[in-house]
Amino acid sequence: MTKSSATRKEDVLREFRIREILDATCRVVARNGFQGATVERVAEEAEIAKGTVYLYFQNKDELFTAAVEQGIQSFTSQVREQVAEALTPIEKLQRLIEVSLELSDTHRDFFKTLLLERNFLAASPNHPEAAHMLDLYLAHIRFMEEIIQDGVRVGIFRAHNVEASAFALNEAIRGCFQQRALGLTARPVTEDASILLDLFFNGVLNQHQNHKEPVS
Amino acid sequence: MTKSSATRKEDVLREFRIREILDATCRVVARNGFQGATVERVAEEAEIAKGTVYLYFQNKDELFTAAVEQGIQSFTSQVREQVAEALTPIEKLQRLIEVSLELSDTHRDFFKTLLLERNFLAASPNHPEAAHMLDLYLAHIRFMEEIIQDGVRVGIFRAHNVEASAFALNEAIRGCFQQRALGLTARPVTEDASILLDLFFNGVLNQHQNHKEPVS
Amino acid sequence: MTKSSATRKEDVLREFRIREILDATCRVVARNGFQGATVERVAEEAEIAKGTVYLYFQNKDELFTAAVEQGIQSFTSQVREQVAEALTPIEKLQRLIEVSLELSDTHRDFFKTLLLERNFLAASPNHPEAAHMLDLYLAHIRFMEEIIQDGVRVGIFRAHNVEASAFALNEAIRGCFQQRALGLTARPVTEDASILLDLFFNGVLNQHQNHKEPVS
Amino acid sequence: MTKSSATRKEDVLREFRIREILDATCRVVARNGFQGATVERVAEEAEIAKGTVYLYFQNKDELFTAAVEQGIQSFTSQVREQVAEALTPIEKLQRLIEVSLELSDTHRDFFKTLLLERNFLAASPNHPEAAHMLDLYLAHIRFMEEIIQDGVRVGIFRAHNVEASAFALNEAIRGCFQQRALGLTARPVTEDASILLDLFFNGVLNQHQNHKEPVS
DNA sequence: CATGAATGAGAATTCATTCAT
DNA sequence: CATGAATGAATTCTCATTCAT
Repeated sequence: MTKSSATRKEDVLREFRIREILDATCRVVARNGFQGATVERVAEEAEIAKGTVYLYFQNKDELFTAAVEQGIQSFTSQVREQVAEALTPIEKLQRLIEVSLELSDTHRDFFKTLLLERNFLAASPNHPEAAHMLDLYLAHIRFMEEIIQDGVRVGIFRAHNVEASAFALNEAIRGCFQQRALGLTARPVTEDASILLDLFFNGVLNQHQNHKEPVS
Repeated sequence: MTKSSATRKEDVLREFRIREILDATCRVVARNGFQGATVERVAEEAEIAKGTVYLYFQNKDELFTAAVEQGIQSFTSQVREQVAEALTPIEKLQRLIEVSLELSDTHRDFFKTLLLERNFLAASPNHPEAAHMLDLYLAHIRFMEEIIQDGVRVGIFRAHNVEASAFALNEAIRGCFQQRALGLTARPVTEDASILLDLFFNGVLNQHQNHKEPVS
Repeated sequence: MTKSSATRKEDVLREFRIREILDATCRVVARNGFQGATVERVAEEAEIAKGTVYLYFQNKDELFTAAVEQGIQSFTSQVREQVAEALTPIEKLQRLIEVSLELSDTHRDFFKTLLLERNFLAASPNHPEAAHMLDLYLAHIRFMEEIIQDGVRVGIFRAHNVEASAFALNEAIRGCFQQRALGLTARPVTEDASILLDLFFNGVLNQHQNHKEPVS
Repeated sequence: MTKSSATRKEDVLREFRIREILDATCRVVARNGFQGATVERVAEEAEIAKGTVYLYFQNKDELFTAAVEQGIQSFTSQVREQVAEALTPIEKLQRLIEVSLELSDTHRDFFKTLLLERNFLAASPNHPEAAHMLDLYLAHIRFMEEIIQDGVRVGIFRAHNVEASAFALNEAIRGCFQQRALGLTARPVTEDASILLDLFFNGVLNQHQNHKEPVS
C-alpha cells in the first residue's frame, strides 16, 4: 500500500508537470504562433530545462499535439458544462454559441493561433495523433448534433440533415470568432451569438415566400 | 516594334516561369504541408535550380504568399465567373456553393492544406502581404454579401444582418469542404450544396413554430 | 557557497570556451585571411560543432569582431606592461617599438592578416562594434602620445604637434612590421627598432643645416 | 595594313571597355566596400551584362586585382607627375606629401576602402597577381627612396638608412590619410603636410640636447 | 530525475560562373 | 561579341534532440 501510494504520488507529480508544460506550451504558442514556438521557449516559459521536456514528451510533435489536444478538450468540456445547465435545445444552442465565443475571447491568443494557423488537423495525414484530434473535433460536432436532434424530436426543429447543420453551425461559430479575432467586428459576444442563432434558426428566406421547392 | 515584341516575349516567358514555380509550390504544399515545403523541394518540383527561384521571388515568404494568393484569386475569380451566369440571387447562391465545392474538389490537395493549415491570415499581423490576403478574403465575402443583399432588395430574403450571414455561409461552405477533404462524407457535391442551401435559406426551426422572439 | 563556487566554475568554463574559440578564429584567420574564414572552419579548428560557436557568439560578425578586439587588446596590454618597466620617455619609446615588433613577430600570421587585410576599422561606420575597435586603436595612440608629451614636458623633446607624431610613429611601426611580414627585410627586431627610433628622434635633415623655415 | 589597323581599332575598343569596367569597379568598391562589391553590381554600374565582364576578365579576383592595380598605378603616376615639377629634394618631398593627401581626398571613397580594408596585398599569399601589386607598392617606396637619397647626396639630409625612412614616411602619410578618412581631424591638407614634413625632417628631439648616443 | 551544453542535419540565401541564344 | 537566365556550391544560422554530469 505504501508503494502504491508512493507510485500514486509520483503519478500526481508527473501529471502536474505535464500540465505545467502544456500550459507553458499554450502560452508560447499564443505569443509566437506555431512557427515561432520552439522547445527552448517552452522550457523557458515552464521554467525548466530543455532536456526535461523530453522526459515527459517523446518529441516536439507529441508535445504540441498534446497541447492542442488539451486546448480543445478544455474548450469542449467547458462548453458541455455550461450547456448542461440549459434545458431546451434552443436554450442549449444559444448557450453553446455564447460560451464558445466567450471562451475564445478569454483564451483569445491561443485560440486565435489555433484557429487561424490551425495546422493541427493537417499536421500529417499519416500521423497517428491527428486521428485523436479528429476524434475530439468530431465528438464536439456530434455533441451539437445531438442537441439539434433533440430539437427535431421535440418538434421545435424541422426534419433535416442534422449532421450537416451541426457542421455548418460549428463552422459558422468558428468564422464568427475569426471575424472577432481579426478585429473585423466589435460587437459584444451576445449580439454576435443572437445573430448567429437567428440565422441558424430562421434562415434568410422571407417567410411569406415558400421557396423550398427549387432547393431540394 | 521588334523591340516591343521582344520585350513582350520576355515578359511572357517570365510570367510563364512564375506560373510554373507557383504551380510547383502549390503541388509541394499540397504534398508536404506548409511546414514541410522548402524552397529546395519547390525547385525540385519545378525542375529548376534552387537559385532560380530567387530570380523570381525575393524570398521564401514572398514565394509562398504569392502561391496562396494565386490560389485564392484563381478560386474566387472562377467562382465569380460561374456565378455570373446565374440570374436570381437564389440561383447565384446555389451556383456559388456548388462551384466552391467543385473547385475545392478539383484542387483538393492544395485547398486541403490551405484550409486546414490556414496559417495564411495569421502569418503576421504586421506583414504587409497578409493585409492583401485579407483583402482578397474580404472581397469574396463582400461578393457574397452583395448577392444576399440583392435578395433582400428583391424581397426574396428577409431583412437581416447581411454581412453576418455572408460570413456564416462562407464558413459553412468551408466547413463542408473540410468534411469532404477529411473523408467524412462521400455525398456528391450537388447534394452537399443543396443541403447547405436549404439550411441557409430556411434555418432549422420548424415553420409552424415562430420562435423568433427569444432569439432577438 | 557551493552555488557560488559552482557558478564560478561554469563561468570559468565559459570563459575558457570563448577563449578557445577566439584562438581558433585567430588561427583560421591567420591561415585563410578574413575572406576565407568561415564559421565552419573555425568550428573545425576549435574541434567543436558549428552550432556550438553560436552558443557563445550571436553571429559571425560578433565572433570575428571579438577575435580582432582580443588580438588588439592583448597586443596593446602587453606593450603597456613592457613599457611600464622603462623609466625615461626615450627608453619607453625604445621599448614600445621593440615590443611592438617582437609581438607582431610572435603572432605573425594573425597580425599579418590583421594589418594587411585590416578591414576591421572599415567594417561599417554605423557598426556599433567598429566604434569600440576604433576606441582601442585611439587609446593606443593616446598612450604613445602621453609618453611623447612627457618627453616634451621634461624638455627632451621639442614642442610640436604631439598627436600627429604619435600617429606617425604608430604607422611607421606598422609599416615596419609590414615590411617584415612581407619578407622584405631580415633585420633583427632591435635593429629595425633603433632605425625607427633614430628617425623619429632626429629626422632626416642634416643637423648643420637648419632647414626649418621652408617647412612651416 | 588594313588588317593591322583593324586589329588596332579592336584593341583600342577593348582597352576602352576594360577601362570602363575597372572604373565601374572602383566606384562600386568605393560605395560598397570589397565585401559588398559583386560582379553583378559592377556590371550594373558599367551598364553592361554580367557575362560581358567575363569576356574581359577571367574571374572576379582578376577583375578586382586589376582595379586595385589601376588605382594604385594612377595614384603613383599622378604623384610622380606632380613631384617632377619640384626641384630640390625637400620641395619634392613637400609636394609628394601634399599630392598624396590631396589625391586621397579627391578619390576619397575608393582610397578609404583601399587603405582601410586593404586586403589587396593579403588577397592570397600564393596568388601570382599579389606579386605585381607588391611591385607597384615597392616601386613607389623606391621612388621616395631616391628622392631622399638625392637629399643625402646633396648634403641636405644626413646619412641614414634611406630605405627605412622611405617606408616610414610612406606609412606616416598613409596613417595621416587614415586619420582624415576616419574623420579624426579636419586640418587642411597643407597643414597636415607641413606637420608631417617637419616631423620627418627634424624628428622630435630637442636640438640642444644631442641624444644620439642612447639610440644607436 | 533534472540539466543545459553540445551536436549536426537542414533551411534560407547569395553570388561567381557558365552557356544557349 | 554581348547577354542575362540559370546554376549550384558555399555560407550563415536555427533548433530538435541527445547525453554526460
